[in-house]
Amino acid sequence: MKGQGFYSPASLFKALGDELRLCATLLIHQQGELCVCELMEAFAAPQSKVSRHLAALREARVLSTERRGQWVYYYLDPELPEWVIQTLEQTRGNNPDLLTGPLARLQAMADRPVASCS
Amino acid sequence: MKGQGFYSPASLFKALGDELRLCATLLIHQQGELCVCELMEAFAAPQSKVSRHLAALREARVLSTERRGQWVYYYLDPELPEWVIQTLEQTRGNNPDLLTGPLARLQAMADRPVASCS
DNA sequence: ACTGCATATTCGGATAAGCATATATATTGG
DNA sequence: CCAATATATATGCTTATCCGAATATGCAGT
Repeated sequence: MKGQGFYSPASLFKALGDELRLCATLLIHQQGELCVCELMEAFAAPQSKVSRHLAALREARVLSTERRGQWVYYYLDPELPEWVIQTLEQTRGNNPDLLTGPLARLQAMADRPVASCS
Repeated sequence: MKGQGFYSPASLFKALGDELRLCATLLIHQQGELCVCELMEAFAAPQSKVSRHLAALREARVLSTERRGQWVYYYLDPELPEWVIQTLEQTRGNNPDLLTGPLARLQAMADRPVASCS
């Protein structure tokens, strides 16, 4: 449908122009990678909502996915331009409150999928 | 109506998530200030379209305005957080092509209003 | 068959464009 | 100075398109 998916700065900002999408991106960047069920928990949001917003971020080439076992992990697209990553880091650094709630819920989550050993 | 007008990062990104709004913001930042008719020329866009997008940027507290004589000048909101300005500068620095067309049309504009009041 | 995730559908609300009009200021003629 | 007009910008209205939420369903991996 929309299959163009090229990196225009405006479309990148548009993809980040939603609180759930922005915070999910920041949290994923901070954590390295997260699967959908972890993000559901972190944002206390229903699965379809999380999944749809993640799909939008993947369409915008902000995130990539990788399936491992029964989980699909989301992480920053490795092709993401450096200036975008710096923008994300500045956004997070200057708005630490954005992640406090989600991070707390994520860490309080029981039965987190395997990725975090030790 | 929408009168909240608070600086949430997501709403800032949303305001910049449109090519005309983003480029107008970058051009205004580069030039210091511009009036609506200069932006119409730079972006080859009808007046009502430009005016509405500028209103959206003002609502999002990205821009401020000042009327001087018959012209209304738009410039970056002085309260804009520093990290947002840095983001704008990185965006412009890493995407110089965004402004080449608009800048050329702006400079080719005849009868540009004089920015000096007095 | 069950779990984790994606997506189709429906629908209501937001957003955008275009046109016409309203408002504010400047200018010109009487 | 006042009226008439022109210029610069804002805004109401209509219509079209997009977007988000919710629910339900499909599908891959175990």
